Amino acid sequence: MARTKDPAVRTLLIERAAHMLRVREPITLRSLVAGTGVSTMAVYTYFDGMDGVWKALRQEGFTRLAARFAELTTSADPVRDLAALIASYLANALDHPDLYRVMFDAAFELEDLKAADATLEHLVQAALRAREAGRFHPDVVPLELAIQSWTIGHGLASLVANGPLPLETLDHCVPMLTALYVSVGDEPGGCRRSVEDGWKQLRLGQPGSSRSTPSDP
Amino acid sequence: MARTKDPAVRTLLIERAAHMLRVREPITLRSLVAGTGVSTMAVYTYFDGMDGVWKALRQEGFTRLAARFAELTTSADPVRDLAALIASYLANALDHPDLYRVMFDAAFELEDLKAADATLEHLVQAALRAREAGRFHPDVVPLELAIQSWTIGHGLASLVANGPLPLETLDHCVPMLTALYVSVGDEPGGCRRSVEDGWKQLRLGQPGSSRSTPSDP
DNA sequence: CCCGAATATATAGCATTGCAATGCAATGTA
DNA sequence: TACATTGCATTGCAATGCTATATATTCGGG
Repeated sequence: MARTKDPAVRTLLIERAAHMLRVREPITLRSLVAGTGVSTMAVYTYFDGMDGVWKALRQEGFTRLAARFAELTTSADPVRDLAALIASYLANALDHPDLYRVMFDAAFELEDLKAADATLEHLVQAALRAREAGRFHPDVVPLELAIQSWTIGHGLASLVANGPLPLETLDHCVPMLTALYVSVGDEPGGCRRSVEDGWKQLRLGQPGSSRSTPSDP
Repeated sequence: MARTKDPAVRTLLIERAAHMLRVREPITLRSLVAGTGVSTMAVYTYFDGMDGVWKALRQEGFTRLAARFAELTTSADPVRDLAALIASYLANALDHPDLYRVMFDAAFELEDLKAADATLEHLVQAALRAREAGRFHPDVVPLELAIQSWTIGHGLASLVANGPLPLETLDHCVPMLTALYVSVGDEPGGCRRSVEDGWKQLRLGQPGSSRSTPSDP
């Protein structure tokens, strides 16, 4: 028995914030709502303050990453798929470096943990398939291998996207992943081919879907 | 022919800022100088604004890391030393998580690049010694191996110190480094022993030297 | 059909932030 | 000793995030 919130306002503001992040405009309470017609109070109704906006932006970042993962097709070569996932991870981070920074530069809360777990799950499943395909030792723990793959991807993404290392450093991904997967049982020659094959999925420069989810209303 | 700057003021402010970072007090222009007797203008004379304070804090972070590296003794086992360097890197990041975040959450400038290169050089030298000791293939590029080691260390540090992964994840460092060094020629059994040996250098909980350098006056 | 309550929204204002401007004080040099 | 140069304290300003209050709007029940 009252006025209802318009979800379009929320998505509008998130998309605008993501855009401002992309063009490197400072995101302030007033600059965010400027031109949208909505008042500053909308930020409090829909996000409970600017902190909520940043939290929503973090979610948006994980959402876009998930969308990128979803575009990948699983092949008969699970090691290739694993490398392709990391390649996608890096491509996403480098296409949206500012958004990537927002995703990791604040203390993780429960909501972010869930989002991170969801993306990690993709890696876990790929590792599991690789183990069941006989590429890895039977006693390999998929979660551990997923975490290690993530560590390599995130380390590279962080040092290249907003850090000191140049773009070419990304190529180090191939030998590192190969070394990792060989160490858990994969045959060196075939592993190298698989990783290089998956690495070809690295496609920079396509911003990716700009869609945002209303999510937690 | 004028009044001279007192370097003690600069050091005092940096140490105070590092302390506030440590106890998680918000660092503002006024809160930084509060209680020190100096006025807000001192921040402009010594740091040219708050941005300069953050830049100095980043330098302080690299300085402390360098101090930690300097405490390490090089042994007859260069692979062990390499692992020990990464262990020190992680210990430093986890003992000063907020400072570590400051070091990497801003766009790198030339000054930071130099500091980062200086710490990377430690890894390069260790990799070089390992190659010359015959542990790695003769055509291994020390810089590349150093970068890859750094990537693993930074990835873990970032995901554990201010990220979603729990502290136990640090143990993944041993298999990852072992896999990396085996992939460039080291013998698996001995490599594992060397890495585990160097990993024992991981000593968390000791804040490390609180000294700060006047540095670039 | 309409009225009331609940909720969104608009406006104004507040404390705090980083920073610039100005005037004063201190100090090294001639 | 006189002066020029620089550090330093004070004041003030624009911008920030947020809150308080008043207004407008919409949904539910009679």
